[in-house]
This record gives sequence, C-alpha cells and structure tokens, in this order.
Amino acid sequence: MFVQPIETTSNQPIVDWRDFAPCAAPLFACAPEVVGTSFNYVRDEEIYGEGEDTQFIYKVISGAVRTSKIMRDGRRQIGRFYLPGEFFGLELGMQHNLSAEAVADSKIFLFKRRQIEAMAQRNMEAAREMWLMTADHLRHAEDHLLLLGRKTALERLAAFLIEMDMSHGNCGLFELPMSRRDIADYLGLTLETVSRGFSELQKKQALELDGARHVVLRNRAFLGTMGA
Amino acid sequence: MFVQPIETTSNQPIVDWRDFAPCAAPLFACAPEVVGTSFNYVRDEEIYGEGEDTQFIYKVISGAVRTSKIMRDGRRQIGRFYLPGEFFGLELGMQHNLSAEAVADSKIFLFKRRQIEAMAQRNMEAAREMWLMTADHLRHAEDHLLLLGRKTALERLAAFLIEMDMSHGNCGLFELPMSRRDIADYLGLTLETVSRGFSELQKKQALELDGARHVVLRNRAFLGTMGA
DNA sequence: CGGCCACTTGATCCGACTCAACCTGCGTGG
DNA sequence: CCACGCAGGTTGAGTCGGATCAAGTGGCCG
Repeated sequence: MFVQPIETTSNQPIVDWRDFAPCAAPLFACAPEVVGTSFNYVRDEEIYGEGEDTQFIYKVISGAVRTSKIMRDGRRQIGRFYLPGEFFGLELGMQHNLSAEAVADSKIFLFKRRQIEAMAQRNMEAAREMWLMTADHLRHAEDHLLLLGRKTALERLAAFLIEMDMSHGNCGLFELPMSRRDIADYLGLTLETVSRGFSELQKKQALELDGARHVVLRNRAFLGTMGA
Repeated sequence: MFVQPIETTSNQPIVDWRDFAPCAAPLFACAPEVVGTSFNYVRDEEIYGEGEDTQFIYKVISGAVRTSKIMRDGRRQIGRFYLPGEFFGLELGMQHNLSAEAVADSKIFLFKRRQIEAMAQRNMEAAREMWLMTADHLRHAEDHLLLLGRKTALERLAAFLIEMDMSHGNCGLFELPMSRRDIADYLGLTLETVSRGFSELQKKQALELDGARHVVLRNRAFLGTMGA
C-alpha cells in the first residue's frame, strides 16, 4: 500500500497494478454496459506517460490528477488538474500527448478504450458525449493559452483561484490538493512567485489562507475581474 | 470588392457576404454529399467572432487565418494559424471560443454545420474524422501551452519556424503570411522581441531573410533542437 | 523533541518589455 | 520619374516583472 512513488516508466501491464479494488461503475448514464474498474494511486505516482499507447479512459473518483509535459532540462508545464468527477486521458489518438500523475493519493476509474470505441459505434449519444468532452478540453486549453501568453502573475493566480472555486461549487471555500510547485507549473510561474502572489492577495483582502492549502475567498468579484 | 476591412461585429447574416463564389467541394472523401461554398475574405477581415453561434465549419483554400482571443485592454493571444488545406472552427460547442480573422486575403470553404451533424449521424467514418480533427487541435494547443509557459523567446521562435516549415512540406523555404505582431501574439512575445529573435537567428546562421517575410532555413537541426 | 519538507520572505539579477528613433519598401500623386 | 507618406520592420537605451539564489519559518510525523 504505502509504496514510495516510483518512476514507473516501465511498460509492465497496468492490470497487474497494486491496489486493485473489485468495484465498478458505468461510464455514462446512456452507456450502462461500459463499466470502469477502480484503482488507487499514491501521491506523485504516474498514471500514464507521454507517448504511451492509449489503453484506457480515466475518471477521478477521489484525490486529484495533473497532466503535464516535461522538457529534457526539467522544465514542466501542467496542462490541467482533474478533480473528482472529471474525465481525462481521452485524446483519441494512439498515444498520450501528456503524462498524467496523481497530485495526491487518488482513486481512479479506468474504462477500457476498445470497449468504449465499440460502444461508440452503436451508441450515437455516447459517441457525441465523448466528442463533447474532447471539445471541452480544447476550450480549456485555449483559455489557458491566453493566461500563459498574456496575463500577469497576479492575474494568473486570480484566474486559478476562480477556476478552483468553480470546480468546488463556487462556495468560496476549498482545499488545494496540489503544491505551490504544481500551481507554478500550471500557471507558467515559479513557486516563489506563486507564494508571493498568495501573500499579495491576502494583503489585498481578496482571500484568507488557513495553512498553505486551505483557501477562503473573501472578494470573489475582485478575483474574477482580475483573472479574466 | 475592395472594401476596407471593417469591424464586422454586427450580426448580419453571413450568407449576405460579399464575394460569393458559386463553386463547391466535398468535405471529406468519405462524405461527398457535404459540399462547401467558397467565400473570399480581405486581410484582417473577421470570419467569426468569439462567442458567436457556430454555424459553419471552415477550410482554408488560399491565404491564411488566425484564431485569437482579445482582452478588454487589447492584449491578444493567437491560438493557431491555419494554412491552405486546414480546417478550423469545429469547436462542436454552440459558441465559438475564439474569433477567426483572415491574416491575408483568403479564400475559404464554408460547410453547413447542420448538414455535417446530420451526416455524422449516418456516417460513422466521417464522425470519427471530425473527432480526430478536434483531438488534433487539442494536441496542438497542449504543445503550445508548454511553449507559452516555459520556453524562452528564441526557443519559441525556433519552434514557430519549424512549425511553419512543416506545414510547407519541410522544404526549408517559405513565405510568412503574417506580420511580426501576429507572430508575437502567437508566441506570447512583443513584436520587437520577435524581430530581435530573427536577427539573432540570422547571426547564428540558422536562417536567412529575404525581406521580412521570405524565410530560408539554413540549419534546421539547430532550430529543431532549440525549439523542442 | 528532532528533522524534514513545504512554504514564505528577502536580495539581487536578468530576459523580455517599453519607449523611441530610424530604416525600408511600396503605393500614390505631382 | 521622383518626392512623399506611411505602414511594417529593425535597432538601441533604459526599465521592470518575475526568476534566481539564499535564508528563514512553520507544521507535521516519527
């Protein structure tokens, strides 16, 4: 269980994975015949690597996942964080274009891709659902291009906080599952700049921190204006 | 015909457009019943705006197109350039997430979206083709995230030149249809930095410029290493 | 209680931005 | 045919936002 995060670049069959749990759930309401199997991943464990063959489609049950690309010299860009309920790994190509790792200990459902493709042949509704998810990921990436290309450090941080808040139901109160370094690599900054940004936003009364990870938004309107 | 580029933010029906040409061509080989109609756009003319309803799918015949997002204060991020043969505007959502403008005078084929969706219901092959295009756009955007978030000015420029070369058949010799400002907004830089980058790469013997737009690559290996 | 890891804060540096001048090619009109 | 205007591009000088380097600090787990 408490295995150290390993560099799992080996191509051992994923079905031999540890922490197999004999539970299952349907992919979509409209496709109850496609069921997923649950696996647990520890913090920083690789779920799949960039360039690996696409075998599964994934759904986060608990914890959090990041997808990323890394350059030879170690520079890293995180494409997106996935929180419980979200799907990832559905590139539809033969290979994954980003790698995926668990941000924290996570439970993930895996759906067999071959089964899904077969299902999509019969079930038009489900095929459309898949396409919509890909299109949604594209929209997210396009929004992120503007953030990375043109926004200031504080604007990026504000946008990030609003995004996190949204995926927690806009209640202005949430726990960050990821480290400052992860946030930095998502926003195209350094961890120091992220940290300074948090301090700055606290000074501006826009938020409160209880520890490093627990966030309370105090001025959502301000953050929204700043972030978009 | 020679109308000045106007701010076409009005919602006049697009079928009243100037420069209608009574020619047509199929969308895919596998879907010969879906034909497109050709329109001409002058330089800087808007093809569709961010937030507009998606009515068509577009294919560049000649010229070039950029898709972009603009912030209220004028900061702009270009998502991608489209050269002859490429499709754009296939978000599959109800609204466009980016706007599209002609980089140079361009001829574009428009395909009716309703017709395409109806076709996709029947023709699984064509539906899959559409999904693959969306997935390809996603891959491009994800690659661009790494460029914008983590690469230096010269690395971005090198990657851009390699990308341009690739879409011109890797012959190391091409004409740039877009201005320095467009390149800058694509790469998340300023036009001055782009210009300095070109000079720098010339000094490094990596390329030659004949005028500002005509490029000859002299060291493709070097640019490739630098860009990726 | 001790050690470590994540985070914060401070000081300095540097790559890209800003502001400004100048150049260059091209279309226009005298 | 040349003078002019001007948009697009280049180059230079100075500035600045965020990176880097370097201490601290705090919280958690053993």
